[in-house]
Amino acid sequence: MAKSEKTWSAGPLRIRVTTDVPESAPRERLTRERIVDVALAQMKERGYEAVSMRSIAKELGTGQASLYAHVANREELDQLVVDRIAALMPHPEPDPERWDEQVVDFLHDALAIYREHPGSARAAMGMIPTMPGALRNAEDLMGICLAGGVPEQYASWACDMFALYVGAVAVEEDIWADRLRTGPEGRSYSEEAVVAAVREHFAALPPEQYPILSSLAEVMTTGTGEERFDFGVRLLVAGLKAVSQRS
Amino acid sequence: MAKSEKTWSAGPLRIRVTTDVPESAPRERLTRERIVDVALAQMKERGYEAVSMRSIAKELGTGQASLYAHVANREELDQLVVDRIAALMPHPEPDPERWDEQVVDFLHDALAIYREHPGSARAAMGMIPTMPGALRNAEDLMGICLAGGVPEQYASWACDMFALYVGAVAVEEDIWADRLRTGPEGRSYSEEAVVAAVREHFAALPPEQYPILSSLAEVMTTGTGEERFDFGVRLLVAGLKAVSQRS
DNA sequence: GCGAGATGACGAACGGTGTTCGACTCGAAC
DNA sequence: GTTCGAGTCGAACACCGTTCGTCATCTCGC
Repeated sequence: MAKSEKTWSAGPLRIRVTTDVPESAPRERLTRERIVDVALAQMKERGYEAVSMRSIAKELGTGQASLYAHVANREELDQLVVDRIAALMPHPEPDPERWDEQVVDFLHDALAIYREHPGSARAAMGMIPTMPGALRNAEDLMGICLAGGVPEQYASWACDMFALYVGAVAVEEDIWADRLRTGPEGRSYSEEAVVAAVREHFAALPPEQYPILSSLAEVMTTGTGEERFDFGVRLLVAGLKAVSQRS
Repeated sequence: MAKSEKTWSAGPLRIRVTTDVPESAPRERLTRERIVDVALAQMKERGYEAVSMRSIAKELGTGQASLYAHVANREELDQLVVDRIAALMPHPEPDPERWDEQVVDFLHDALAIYREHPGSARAAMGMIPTMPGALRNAEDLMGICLAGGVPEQYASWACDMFALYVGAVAVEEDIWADRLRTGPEGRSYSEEAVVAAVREHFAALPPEQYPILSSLAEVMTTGTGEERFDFGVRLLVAGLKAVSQRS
């Protein structure tokens, strides 16, 4: 049995009573780490929108206010979440011979990690990398580009752009996933169903007003997310090569 | 003087009384257009986050519930806002000789319009173009690329990517603008102050862990938003040329 | 001219959000 | 032993999007 103290005051009086209490909850101490753990788990399970200070506190068996002893606010929590998953990135050794393929792989890895942790992308939006995890990745990506002979200025701007692109793709996929999750009336749509619907919508447009969109409906809705992303990444790398050589 | 009718029922009785009322409020009828007008104005003035169904209703001198007679929900309102500003885009005649410059100009115009209407970019996030305004722009951009000889499949994916990039840049600038607006303790920071702070932060990193970031702090924080965006756009177009010719 | 029905307007409320306040508990140091 | 500060937490505040039921007004058929 453990002891529990209760104190209360009535006017100038202070009364204290000690009672015995069943040794129930070892009551693991709240820490930043545990809070971030729960936030990540909930994002993965129910989507970014479903995560709130309340839901986190509830799962930890505590009150919302307790969280604020460890985390300044929601924004800082988001930063911590992002930094946590940023730390999952690999750290390839720059190889000047195949720097372009290394960049492609790096970006694919980044998207894969975003995908493994749904919701994290939205937390990362508009965030300047200042925490260790994100900084490490920026350093690595810059290293690859510089090793490949990309001029410093171009490498700087391009890395910025790469991060923006991967983030934007991840956010879009995430918003989409949330919408599918909360499909109208229970039974959530499948991804293919949505793509098919968009294709039909394009195909059904009046050809006199939208000759291209209506006739290219098929082409425009072709490709999995993976294929489209790969195209984008290779386009970026090809572009960086082109503008680098030109100078 | 106008007439005002008041009806009420007491049990089975229905009583109606007509009174004269001062012709005060012409009480302009609520319409989608007026709602969108106010939403846009408020976004411009106080940022995306400050706009709510409540704030719109208040400015229109009505209750929140009234808005829902004209707009299904917040998401539809956002769509209408986006469609409104999408209609502001010019419609250039495709010129095969200088299709690349046309794409560059088109994207610059798009960002300029996002900038003129702060907040609109965030409303556009994750939105599949289905309304007239956005469709028109997709059609135009596709037309320019196809006229330039870009293969259909590449043009489709690239246009998608262009829109994503412009949107992402606009959203980032917007989040930033909101943060500056709500600067810590009244006096809002200037943009230069933030850039300088980031530069110092990078420069102050431990060189043994972050040799590149710490030494390139200056280069990485160089360039106005406009210069960086222009670099990105030209990189994209160069990339599209490269992958197109390769096939 | 009058009654009935449709439609728009709207106050109040519901369940959610992030955040703050003040009271409380409790372990460790003096 | 007592004090003190850090951690805990219930309750509340000010928001948010949305819905309900009621009321006002306008239009149409008679």
